[in-house]
Amino acid sequence: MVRVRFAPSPTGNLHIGGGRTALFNWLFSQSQGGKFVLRIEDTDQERSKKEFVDEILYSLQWLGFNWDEIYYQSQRFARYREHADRLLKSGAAYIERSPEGKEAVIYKIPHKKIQIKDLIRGEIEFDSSLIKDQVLIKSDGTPTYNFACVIDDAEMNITHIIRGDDHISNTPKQVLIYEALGFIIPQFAHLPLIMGVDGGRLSKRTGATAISDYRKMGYLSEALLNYLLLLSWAPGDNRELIGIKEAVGLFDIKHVNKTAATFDIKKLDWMNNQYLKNADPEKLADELVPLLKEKGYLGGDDFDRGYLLDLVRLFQARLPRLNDFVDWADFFFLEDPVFDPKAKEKYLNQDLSKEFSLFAQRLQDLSDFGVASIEESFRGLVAELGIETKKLIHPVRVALTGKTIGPGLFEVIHYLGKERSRRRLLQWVK
RNA sequence: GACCCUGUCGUCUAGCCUGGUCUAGGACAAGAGCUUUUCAAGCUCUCGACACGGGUUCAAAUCCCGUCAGGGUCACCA
Repeated sequence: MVRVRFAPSPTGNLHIGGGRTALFNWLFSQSQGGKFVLRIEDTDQERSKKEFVDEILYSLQWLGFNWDEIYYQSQRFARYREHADRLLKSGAAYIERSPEGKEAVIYKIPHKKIQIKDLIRGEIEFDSSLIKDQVLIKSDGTPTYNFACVIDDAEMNITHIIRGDDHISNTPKQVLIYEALGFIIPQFAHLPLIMGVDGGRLSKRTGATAISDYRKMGYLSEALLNYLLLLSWAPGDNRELIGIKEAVGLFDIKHVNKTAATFDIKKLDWMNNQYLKNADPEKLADELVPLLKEKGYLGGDDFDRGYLLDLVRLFQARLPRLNDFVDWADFFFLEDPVFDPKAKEKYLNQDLSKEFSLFAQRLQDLSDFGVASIEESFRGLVAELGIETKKLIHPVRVALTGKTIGPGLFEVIHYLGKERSRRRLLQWVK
């Protein structure tokens, strides 16, 4: 039975790299019919915070990863101590006293060649004579990472350790500890790192790093997952849009790339739009409601959900991020549109009293306020006035929405309604 | 510095294992155009890469060696 684990340290939010590691662990476990174990590595009691644990669990769930088991290292200190004592007894480890009289347990590194078989990178060889003795139990009684990690992976029967590249050099130290403790050594697979646009590690300086930041910006979890999936893995047939369920069937850890990948938000934006286009408006509306309430665009719970759904349908295909809806569609919620200064200057800096009042009158006279009849009356008007369609269409759009961009004008008018459309037009009539 | 990992368009990648079908394919971005009521989408086209050097071979992006470059690790952090 395949058992993998994702082992975040709650000293910060779940970041992009962690999300990707979780993704590959989860994918592997699902594709193998195995178990996905979550282990919170909270041995550093100074830096570990409950709020980060909550944030990590929430982000993991948002991404859709359900764990089969969860453990906290802070609850297992006694286990680490027991194994340290075993090592002390066998002579594999020794005690070191600090000047203050505190005791730490140190592992004596035996000198030898260590070979590890990495599922992604193949054989890697290390010379342990280059590694200095390792602290197992710190003088405050807590275990070090390399020690707790080995004991947990062994006791939790982890069969495959899938983690970031940055752990390659920890691997020989851990292998030695496995051997000293008489544990079975699991399989290793080291994933390439995700880099920022500057070539270095993904950092806050080069963009958002937390999974939750992307959620808050309006990225769909499906899109983020798909994007992360394609960072260092490809199905091989040039397809890019791959849902997580399909990925489970296609995934093969041996086909994961070895090269570090740069996180490119432009492609993420494109992918997000692809998912947004095909997303269920009901689902999008659910996510939008809190944002619209926060902005004051939606009052209580008595808003017209059907109307909101119509607006979502109007915008979803043209949004890079879901949250853009709040700004792009603001004119449907505000008393008066917020005018883009440039748009106003370009299209409304002229006297359109005649055209606007005539159009307002036509709208007034419409008994059927459907999109088609609105368009018909508009086109009839410009024909009679003998002007180009676009000469009037742009000013009208700016007058109604405050913007030069947006959905088709006749749909905008339809959903704005007769009264609001007329009022906004008439404001420009002298 | 030592050790380890990696090197295909600006970016993500296919191809590499099992040399020839690769004058290197796709996607994002960029540029041009079509459509048109703007934006987005869609469609068409353009730009653009095998890090370098040597070797093996009839033949190398693919195998070998070296160089260079980038990254990672060297904590009583994880």
